[in-house]
Amino acid sequence: MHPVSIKDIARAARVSHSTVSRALRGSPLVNPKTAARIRRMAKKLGYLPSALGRSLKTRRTRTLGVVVNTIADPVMAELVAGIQEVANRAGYSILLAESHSEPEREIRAVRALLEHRVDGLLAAASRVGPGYAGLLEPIGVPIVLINNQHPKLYRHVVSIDSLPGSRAITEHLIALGHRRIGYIGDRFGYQTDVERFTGYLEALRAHGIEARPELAVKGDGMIAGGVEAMTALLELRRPPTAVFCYNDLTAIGAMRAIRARGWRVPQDVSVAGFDDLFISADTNPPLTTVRQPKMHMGELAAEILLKVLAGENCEQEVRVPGELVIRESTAPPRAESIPGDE
Amino acid sequence: MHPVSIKDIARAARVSHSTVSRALRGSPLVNPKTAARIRRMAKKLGYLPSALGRSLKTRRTRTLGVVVNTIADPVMAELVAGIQEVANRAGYSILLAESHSEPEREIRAVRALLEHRVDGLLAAASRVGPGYAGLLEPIGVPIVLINNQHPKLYRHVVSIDSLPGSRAITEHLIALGHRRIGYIGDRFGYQTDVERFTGYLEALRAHGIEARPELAVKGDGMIAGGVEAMTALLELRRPPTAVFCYNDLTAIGAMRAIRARGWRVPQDVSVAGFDDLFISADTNPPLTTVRQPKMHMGELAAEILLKVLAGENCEQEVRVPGELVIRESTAPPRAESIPGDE
DNA sequence: ATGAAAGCGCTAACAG
DNA sequence: CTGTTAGCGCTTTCAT
Repeated sequence: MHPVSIKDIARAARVSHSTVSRALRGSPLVNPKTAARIRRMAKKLGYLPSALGRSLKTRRTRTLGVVVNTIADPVMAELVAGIQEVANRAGYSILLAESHSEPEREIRAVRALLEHRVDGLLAAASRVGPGYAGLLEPIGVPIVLINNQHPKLYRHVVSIDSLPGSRAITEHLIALGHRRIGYIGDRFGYQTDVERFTGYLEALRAHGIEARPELAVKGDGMIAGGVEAMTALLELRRPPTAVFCYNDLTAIGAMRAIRARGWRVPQDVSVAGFDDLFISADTNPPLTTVRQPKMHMGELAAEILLKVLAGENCEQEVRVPGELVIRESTAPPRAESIPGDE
Repeated sequence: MHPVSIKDIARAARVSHSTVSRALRGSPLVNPKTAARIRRMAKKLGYLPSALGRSLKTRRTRTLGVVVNTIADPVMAELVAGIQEVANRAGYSILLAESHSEPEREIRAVRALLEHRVDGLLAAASRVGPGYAGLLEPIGVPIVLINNQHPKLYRHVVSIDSLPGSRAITEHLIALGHRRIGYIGDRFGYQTDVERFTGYLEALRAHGIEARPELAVKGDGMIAGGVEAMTALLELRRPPTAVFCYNDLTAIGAMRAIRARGWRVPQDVSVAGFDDLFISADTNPPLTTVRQPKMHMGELAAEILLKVLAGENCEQEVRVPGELVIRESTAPPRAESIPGDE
């Protein structure tokens, strides 16, 4: 009932287990005929090498740990798809863990991954910051962060350069004639949120528009949070004529809230997002957003990690650009909403 | 530079490594004072137990293998989120593998998981069918399948009961007055596709509507395939006035194709899907579909697997019901398109 | 309450 | 070309 080991094969093939080990790994040191016999025996017995035994000896598991917020977030899913792609090609398997945006759960997850002796770690949208150091140091496991909160603390980081995109999309709203522009952020204080908010502020300032604190509210990066935050904005005495949202999910929630109020997008309120999900061209209306090359970023991060594992020196920090995608959720404000700025 | 082991702790605490092992696992056999000293030492040295060493001895890795088509598919992502949830609570980690709908890639993936000696396997939308048996038998690893192609071949299966939902949604279209109803399936021959097509056919027959072969075409379960298949349907001399799609992604593609042709949904063509993605209420127009409780199915499957691992006997086959969700992508056909049936 | 020793499956150094 | 031996980190039996 136990899986067959090289010893079982050795017994059946009447050789020593080291010969079996050599034969199965294609060592030239073993007689072709015995090697063939051993391989035949292995197949017949349904042998599958144990990664445990091997890893214990070689001190490498050919396993990568991946920590995401939640895999149900389509951004994370695409990131992971990219990671899988390059990891698999290189013969690595993926241990997946979720943090649910809770630092202490993230630490637990990382601890579990380290106990499994992953060769390296990828962490997306991590909130742990310096907390990793103490864990990772003693084991010496390399980590590549994706869109991390504390890019400066780690050697290898892949992140979207949110600033230009956020500025561009806010300027797009300004160019359409909007002056009361809201921002719906994320309540977890991710680096990406900070950057996007900064881009928004910079664009306003560059065009001499005063940033009104009451127009900057927080969601949770998901649809529900977008609904909630937008609902609050709509209850303002003078709601914004346009909102830029931390991400597309938030924007989708915002559009729901606007419709629930009986208003239309973009006629009554323009909505812009960030990410460009696989679905963002098919929302109602199609969403103006900034494209983040999610799958590519996953691939990039995995490639960097593999290089580090191979002992190569490599890029310390890669920033990928976003791309403004203008669709139909943004339009000029209604005439009557333009004049009054107070 | 190597991670610290119980031997290192033993040396530092001046006891034997077996005492360390006992102390760290909370054995009552060890003097409380030494135990405390050992634990202090372990923490100070940054000790993290090696799952490799432990698993080699205990023959359990506390690891579950999960095989999905692709994690970028939102249905799979939700399934995995559900699996993670219950697996984590029970102290299990997840090894994730993708098959990309290629049986031989799926086999490779499963082999890798087995080499890592996962305690159990979950496979969603598998195309391998009997192929697993030969691999799994010798190792004796239990497997729970989700929406599998060959439910009869395996002991533990969780699947959506597509038949009633498909019949109901087709009847909904018929009740609206449609007679020329198309079906856009999936080209991989999944069990779910077969069932949904069957439900469609049954509903037609129950209402005395002839099933026209030219109205049943195949996509690929993704948006691109839906676009392609719908485009073909629209080029028919007499296109369908409604289509039922294998899944929501396909339906979204179909709606794109219809709009690209300059037609409107649902006025010119009604579109129905299956799954109810997190996004399906926000498409343009909101999609009529059958809700599949994806996260719940993942949880269910993981719970069954854990029970099997605990040696409990349990459900052999769980079918969960879908739920018809009527939104705005379906409406009566235009008057002029009703009369002629040929 | 503690230590010594064996063994899980594998690789590799060493000896023939 | 092949076998013997040791050891990776851990748990566990058996002595003490």
